[in-house]
Amino acid sequence: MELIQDIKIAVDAIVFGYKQNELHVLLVQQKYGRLKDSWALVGGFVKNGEPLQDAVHRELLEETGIKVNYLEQLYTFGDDIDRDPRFRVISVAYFSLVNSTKLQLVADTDAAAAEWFPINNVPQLAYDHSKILKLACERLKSKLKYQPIGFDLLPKEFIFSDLENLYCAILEKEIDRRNFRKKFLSFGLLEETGKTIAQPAGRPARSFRFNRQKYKTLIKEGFHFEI
Amino acid sequence: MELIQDIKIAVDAIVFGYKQNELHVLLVQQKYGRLKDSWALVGGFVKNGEPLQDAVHRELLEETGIKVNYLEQLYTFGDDIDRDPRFRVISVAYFSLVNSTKLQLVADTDAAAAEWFPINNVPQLAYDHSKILKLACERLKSKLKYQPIGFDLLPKEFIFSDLENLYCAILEKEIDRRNFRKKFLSFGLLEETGKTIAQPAGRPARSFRFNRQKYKTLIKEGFHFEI
DNA sequence: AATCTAAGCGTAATTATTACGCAAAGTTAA
DNA sequence: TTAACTTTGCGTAATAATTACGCTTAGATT
Repeated sequence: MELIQDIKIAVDAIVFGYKQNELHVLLVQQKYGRLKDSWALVGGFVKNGEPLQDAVHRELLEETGIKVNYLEQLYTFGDDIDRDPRFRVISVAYFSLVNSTKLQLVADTDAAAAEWFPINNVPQLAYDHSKILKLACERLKSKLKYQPIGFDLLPKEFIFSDLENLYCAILEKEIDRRNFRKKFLSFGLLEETGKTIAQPAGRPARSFRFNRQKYKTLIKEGFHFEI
Repeated sequence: MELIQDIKIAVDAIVFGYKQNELHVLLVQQKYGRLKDSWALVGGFVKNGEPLQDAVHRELLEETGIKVNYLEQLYTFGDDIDRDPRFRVISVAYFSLVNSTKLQLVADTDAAAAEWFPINNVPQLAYDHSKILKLACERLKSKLKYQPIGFDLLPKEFIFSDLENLYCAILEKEIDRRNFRKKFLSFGLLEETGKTIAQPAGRPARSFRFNRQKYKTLIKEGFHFEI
């Protein structure tokens, strides 16, 4: 290398949650800097001896106080030299899912105020975060079809109509209730809790649990989840 | 950030080719440094004002002289702090496909000697490059099923038995020749060149071209490729 | 001319998906 | 108390997709 490399490396997290029958994304409001008050993804610089994943978990904890169910690397944004107006920053974006009914957001921390936004009503975002969010939405949509990640957005015990609504909301299409149920049950990955949940109207619904252990076993045997 | 960030950023490229009915990967032999003589993926440090993609293309050109048909980001390796014995390096790995019958490797350059290795006969690799290669193989295998990327490994004009062998080799399973042909033709993405290719034995085979333009059009109409 | 080999086409059997009718189990209103 | 209403839960027929595999064709070889 002729010149000393002068590139900073950061991580950003797209956190998806599901409440009120809608997909939500977690954003934080910038408190300092040139982009003060504007909303952005959770994120920050990586420390010298810190693995990337640890950096994401640390930022999530510091800025929002949450622990995610599911975390995977999404994409590394490093082609646009000027994505950060201060200096060159390459960002490794992560994609995560939480059961938003369970968690409590921290009211207010040093760096930021965190808030859930319905995915169809997101404010303008700082940096290139809109682009990152868009990619994350596409990934969620395609991944939901071939991996059982929907459960990471729901409570441990759930009813079929909630699972179905989640799939409808994210895939943005109508699903036949009866075929959906039949297909899911045919995998043998759901177990009844024995409990029923009273509905506002109509027959009470049985609640189910996702058997993650069984899923892992099936995977080893060559099973392929596909909805 | 309390301390000045001191992390270097590099790119690595996994280059796949297909010859002698086998999947191959392109490797370079280290000429200097502690890992002299050992084989590694093509790669190097990113320059200050250089987009990541440009860095990959530059390294490929410098170290091997090739131009790839297909390039996409694979994964960013930054959890293992000591993956490079010298200092902390985060590597953004790219995944690429070339038609290896077309290209000429540069005989020898300043930095390295490049060579094709059959995927089932790869030498020990430097750094964590075996891990990277493994991930790339998995990605290739899954991607081949739902995107028409096999054509990037073949000459522009090809015959069905070559396409079929490529799928068999990468997916590591037997495919019924007749059903494979039927399915592919049903997409309407292949056009006959009008030429036939004499075989060592048996009936001569018709050659085909992949209609990339048509594929793009179909995609916009919601078409989903799946083999 | 008979034999061999791989390409190319077709068809039946099986499996998966989709559409949708209807009973069951509750609540609410008359 | 019962009729009306709503959503869950199960089943079945129609349609579509996949798989298995036989047979003809077009060349080279013996």
